[in-house]
Amino acid sequence: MHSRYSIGDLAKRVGCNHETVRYYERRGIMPELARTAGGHRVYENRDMSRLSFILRAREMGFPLASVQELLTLVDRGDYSCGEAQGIAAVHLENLRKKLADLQRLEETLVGLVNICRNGTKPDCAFIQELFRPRTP
Amino acid sequence: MHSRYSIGDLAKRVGCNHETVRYYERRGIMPELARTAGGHRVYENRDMSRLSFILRAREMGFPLASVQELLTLVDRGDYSCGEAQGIAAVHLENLRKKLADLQRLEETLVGLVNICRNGTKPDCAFIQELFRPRTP
DNA sequence: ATAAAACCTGTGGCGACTACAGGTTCAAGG
DNA sequence: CCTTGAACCTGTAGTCGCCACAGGTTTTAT
Repeated sequence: MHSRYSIGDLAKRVGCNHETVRYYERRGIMPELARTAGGHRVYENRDMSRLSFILRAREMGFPLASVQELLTLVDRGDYSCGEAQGIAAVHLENLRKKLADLQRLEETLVGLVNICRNGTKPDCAFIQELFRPRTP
Repeated sequence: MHSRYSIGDLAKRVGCNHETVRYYERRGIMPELARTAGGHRVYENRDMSRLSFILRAREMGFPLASVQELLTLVDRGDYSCGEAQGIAAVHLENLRKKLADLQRLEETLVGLVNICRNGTKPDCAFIQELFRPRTP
């Protein structure tokens, strides 16, 4: 069974840019691996799994630092659900904060834009609002 | 009435970092202005207004490029509500997209974390899930 | 054997700042 | 008037997660 890929093949298979793979290697999240005589990277199935994992975690919004933590658990082999869930819990909390921020922002913005519906008058009330000193 | 501030005073009054003010100047969003004989920046009230405007628009989540557009309208003097609202509408739409993305993400993540509640077993189902190939 | 595709390294860019380093100027107190 | 120390100046590099070159080498297919 074949399991040796060039960086281009790997990237195509998992659906990411090959520069991204190199970036992950520089960041130490993908391993430095075997090379051909000429210096080309040679990937195997386990590398593809790892890359998939990273990309999927990224899709979930985990920052690379957290992905790295998760992979450290995996690499260690012996971890508990609790450890992984702890990392996820932190991320979830941040996510919810961001979500709440955006929701408040959306409301505020809608309010601001609705101040002036008549689309012709100069000296727009919305602009005026932005000029009002902020209350910190 | 006095209206001449050093960059430090200005920053303190509007509540931002003085490096931020310099950054806005480099970006061309704050004007290059009068200097003392020794080269120190001298700000006036109108500069403070402008800076306030920028910061408030940033709080609303407008990217600097949009803030710049808004200020161009203001500088032009003669603009309609519609123009300003157009810029805001684009921003609002982006905001809502981001919001929807985050909401979907949150749901997915909650689902993923809840796969394994028992916090002790190794080979966490959540981790396993992340290893599953993504469906693009 | 040659040509083209894919690879290599290194660097710079994005957005919106922040944080130095190393030097100059200003303001207040004596 | 002089000194001290705070505040200012410029320029550069770092953050995050990539992407996009440039200029050179290796692999692959014909």
